[in-house]
Amino acid sequence: MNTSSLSPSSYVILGLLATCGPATPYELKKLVDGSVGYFWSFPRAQLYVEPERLVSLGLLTEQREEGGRRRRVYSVTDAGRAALMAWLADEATIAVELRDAGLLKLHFAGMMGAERVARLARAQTDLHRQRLEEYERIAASFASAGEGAPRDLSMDTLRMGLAYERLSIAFWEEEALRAEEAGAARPQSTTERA
Amino acid sequence: MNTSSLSPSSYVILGLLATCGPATPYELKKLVDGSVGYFWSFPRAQLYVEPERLVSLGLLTEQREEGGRRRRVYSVTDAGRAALMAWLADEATIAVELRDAGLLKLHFAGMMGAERVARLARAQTDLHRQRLEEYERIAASFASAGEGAPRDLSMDTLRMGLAYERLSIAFWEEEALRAEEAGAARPQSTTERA
DNA sequence: CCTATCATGTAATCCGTTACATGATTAT
DNA sequence: ATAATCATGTAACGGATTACATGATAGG
Repeated sequence: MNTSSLSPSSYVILGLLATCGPATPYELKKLVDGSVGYFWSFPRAQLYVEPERLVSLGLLTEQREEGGRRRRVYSVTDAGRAALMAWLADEATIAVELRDAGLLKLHFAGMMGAERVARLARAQTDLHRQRLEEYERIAASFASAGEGAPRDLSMDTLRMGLAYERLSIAFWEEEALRAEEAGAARPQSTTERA
Repeated sequence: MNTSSLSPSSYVILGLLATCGPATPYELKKLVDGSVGYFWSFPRAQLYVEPERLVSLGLLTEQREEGGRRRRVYSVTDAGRAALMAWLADEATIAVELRDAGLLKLHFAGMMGAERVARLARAQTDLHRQRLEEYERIAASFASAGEGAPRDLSMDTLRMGLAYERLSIAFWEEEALRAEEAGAARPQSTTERA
């Protein structure tokens, strides 16, 4: 069983099916959007293609409805559950990178005028504020929901999400300030270091 | 000019060539490793393939050395510089996601025993501690280096990196604690919710 | 009944990665 | 010379994204 070919997205599917029971791609999409989607999203099409692969690996089974829409319903097999558990149990270091295009722009932003940098920083601040609000809304809805499973860890990941967004807001706000200062001190031309 | 086909990695190449002058793929690799690589890495092969595409788009020019190794030296064209500036100036919201496989595991870790969760958390803590040390080393070397360009923003991105690693360490440490508590309170079997 | 929307799939493409393979310098 | 390492490329593959295209159901 070639389990080395499984990507994190594969495990999202395996995990959701294992915890929430059999589902169609469409239902999976709704599950993703309501949980992991906020920090591990992927396009809808993947939810139609990827399960096929998992079936061919023996990790899922596919059943088609008889009537009407004849849609595919996927369930995890024992092998699938095993693969999921193996992945979960494997604490080998996983490279994490702050892969943020905004930071990347900032890195090269020295080529631009300070005013531009400030704008970028403000836009990023807004973005993270929005995101924070979303997370807070979800957190609120979590608080009211009852506990499921042994210990519900989705609140934990959300806590990290909240903390990260707050950090980002603080960072970009300071960045905007710095840029404005720099701009005021030396109102540079638009072609500096062109 | 189809600039919509440029990925962030393309802009890394454009940006480095624009700020550091003409370079070969190998030199680019060293530049990446010494700067953006710490938060936007990609494999070496990309540095041989991607520039070709950028040449075909008219954003770079390629010159081959005459003697010996005949290696390719790339330089940005005016069009390339323009594309870079356009990207930098475009503050359209850029989706950022905390795409961290460790968090993903944590999200589904409820299926495992608390002991396993604690292990995961400890492994992640170590990982981020290492990362933090690296960043601190780089920061130290930055402090001694002289200022370049109008305002050197690479220190700014590094500040965010440092803050993010510290946050991650704090998060995973707490997570380890919680898991240990849960484990002590209810030393669960290995097959809970199997 | 017909239309809007909900739902479902497929095909083509592309970027990034891994693996393979070789050429040039340097040092001993 | 020759080994070791530095440097340079290419080919194949695969997951992810976009774009395309159609089927079913509910509501007016």
